[in-house]
Amino acid sequence: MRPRILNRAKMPKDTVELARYLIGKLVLRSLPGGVAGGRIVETEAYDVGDLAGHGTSGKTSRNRSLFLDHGHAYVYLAYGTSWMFNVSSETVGVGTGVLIRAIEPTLGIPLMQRNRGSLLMRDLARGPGRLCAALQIDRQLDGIDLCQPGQLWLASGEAAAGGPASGGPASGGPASEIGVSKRIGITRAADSPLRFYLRGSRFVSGPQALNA
DNA sequence: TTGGCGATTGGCT
DNA sequence: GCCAATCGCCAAT
Repeated sequence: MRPRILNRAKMPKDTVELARYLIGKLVLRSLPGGVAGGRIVETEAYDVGDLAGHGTSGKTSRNRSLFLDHGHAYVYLAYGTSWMFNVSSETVGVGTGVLIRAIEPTLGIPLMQRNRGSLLMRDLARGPGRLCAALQIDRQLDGIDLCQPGQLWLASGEAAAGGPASGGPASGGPASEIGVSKRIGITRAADSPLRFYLRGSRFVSGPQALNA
């Protein structure tokens, strides 16, 4: 099955629903050297009223993309070193989104290896900053429509020829194989169960205790 | 205008 | 496991 771009009308607006929905979907990036990307294996929801959410205290020049209709990219720099890629959620004017924390690389692997300066499959896109480095996601892509063909978009279906990629026991598993935990690396609202991951995937980030 | 701090990562102990 | 790197937001001066 060829990758099929996600339809905004069929994509959940609700932040938590979207975070679950995106597990197993594809992130695809068009680069001069070809198309790279893979299957989303880990997300975090930053919901309405969320004390850890960037949009919760109002729209600013940094976070304005979070206030776009669901399915747009919000990209920002964390710690001065790592880019973070989010999918906006809810309707226009609501500053919420879903952080994409890890993908299982399936397409354009040599490209991603070059971008990361590493050959290790497991480390190519495990963690939000690594993911962005692998796919060359930075401020240039902030605000773009992810439901439209272009430089970066979301899709469903198998990413590469040859069937399901090897991601561990749960690779290609059903929705019931989505695990839930608290979010990683935040101090406010630190205990809310808003992180979702593909159970059993070796491409998921975070400590083992959160990936049971 | 300044200073504290963050949705991280990689290198070193 | 600890910590520096490195940048820009944002609240306080």
